[in-house]
Amino acid sequence: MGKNNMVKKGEQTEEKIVEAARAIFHEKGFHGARMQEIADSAEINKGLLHYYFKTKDALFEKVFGIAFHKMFGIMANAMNSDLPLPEKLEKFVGIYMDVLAYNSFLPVFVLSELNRNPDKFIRKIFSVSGRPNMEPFFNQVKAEIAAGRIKDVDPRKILMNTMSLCVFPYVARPMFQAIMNISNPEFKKMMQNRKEEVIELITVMLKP
Amino acid sequence: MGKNNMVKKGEQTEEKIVEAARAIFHEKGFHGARMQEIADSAEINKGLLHYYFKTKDALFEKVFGIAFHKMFGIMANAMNSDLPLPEKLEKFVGIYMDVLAYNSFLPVFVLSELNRNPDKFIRKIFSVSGRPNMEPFFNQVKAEIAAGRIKDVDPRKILMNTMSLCVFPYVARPMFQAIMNISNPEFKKMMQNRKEEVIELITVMLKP
DNA sequence: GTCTATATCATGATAGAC
DNA sequence: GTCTATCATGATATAGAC
Repeated sequence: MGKNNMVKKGEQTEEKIVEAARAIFHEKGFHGARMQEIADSAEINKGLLHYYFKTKDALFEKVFGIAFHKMFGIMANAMNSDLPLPEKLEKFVGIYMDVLAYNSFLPVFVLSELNRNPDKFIRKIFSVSGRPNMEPFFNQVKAEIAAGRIKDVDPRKILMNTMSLCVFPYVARPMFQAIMNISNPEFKKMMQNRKEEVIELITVMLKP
Repeated sequence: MGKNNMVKKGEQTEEKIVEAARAIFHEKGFHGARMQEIADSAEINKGLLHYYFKTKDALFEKVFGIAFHKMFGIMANAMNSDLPLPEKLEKFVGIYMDVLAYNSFLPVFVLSELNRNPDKFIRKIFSVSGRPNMEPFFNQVKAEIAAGRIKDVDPRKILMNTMSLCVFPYVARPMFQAIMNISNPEFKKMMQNRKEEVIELITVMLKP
């Protein structure tokens, strides 16, 4: 009980730290984030913060790992199912748009950190268990093309276009809102219908 | 001549500084960049660097201003011409893809810094002279819709989709290369044909 | 304009009491 | 586990000689 309480307290504290760190790293990136700010936001002091995570790097790794999994675990999940192609793409777009709706900062964070250190990322993506393996998807597309059911398009470009249409509006959100004078609620409304619109676009793109 | 030489030397030095700063800020962002590194890269010392740009912020503003102009001046340029809609979109995509090909880091830089400080950006975009005004374009689209020449699509979404397809592959370049195992030359080759592919996609999207 | 040396300050990290 | 106090470093910025 004494021990149990302590463990529980410790877990709670660690959760608070990770959540505070997530928010701040996502918003400001690795170099922009301050350990002091994370400690304040988690309502503890720097000493304790370093007790849980010895270095800023360690804490960052924790946060980035979670974000990485959110971004690529999903992809693997949708892509490695054995749904027929149209349903698979629909599922992919659906899950992605849902995650993005609740994690606005996620893509900018992952993509800019990834840009800051591409080599590390490549190592990571090849070591992680849930690595998105695109071959099954690519083969499926080729089979559909061979059967004449879709247009002859490079499968890599299908993935590229689909992701662009899903993710970019979030990456460039402040830009779009500024140049087109869109309020926050209005933006959210635009994104609600987007799921269907993207699927329709992809469908048109693949029509033979 | 003494004076002329000095002025010229000064200009050369400033150019070297700005170019070095551009490369480093683009790659590492504001907080990731170090004044020491910029000085080294420009082959001068920190003292002289601060002689030309009193603060890191001032230097950053210079660099960001140029990037901003590259990214949005173009947009304004293409959008405020009085070409008919299909040609206008073609021009827009064409110019954009060319700029991106030679400025790979540009969009991640602008977008992530913009995300770091959206308010400042909004102020900037409303004050800068070359501000991209989208109204003429939007009106043009509405006219085309009214005339039944294109499908009834929200003009803001046309812009959003077009930009997504152009810019996102560069923003997510390391990701795409990693998950699809694409080499640098291969990526560049993929991007070469992309201009036409994007235009075709937009065309299909607008077909009544 | 250019350099060296230095001031100043903020930040990540540690030590040690409770 | 949690806190306070402190260290050590590294980064921006300035002063002043040439």
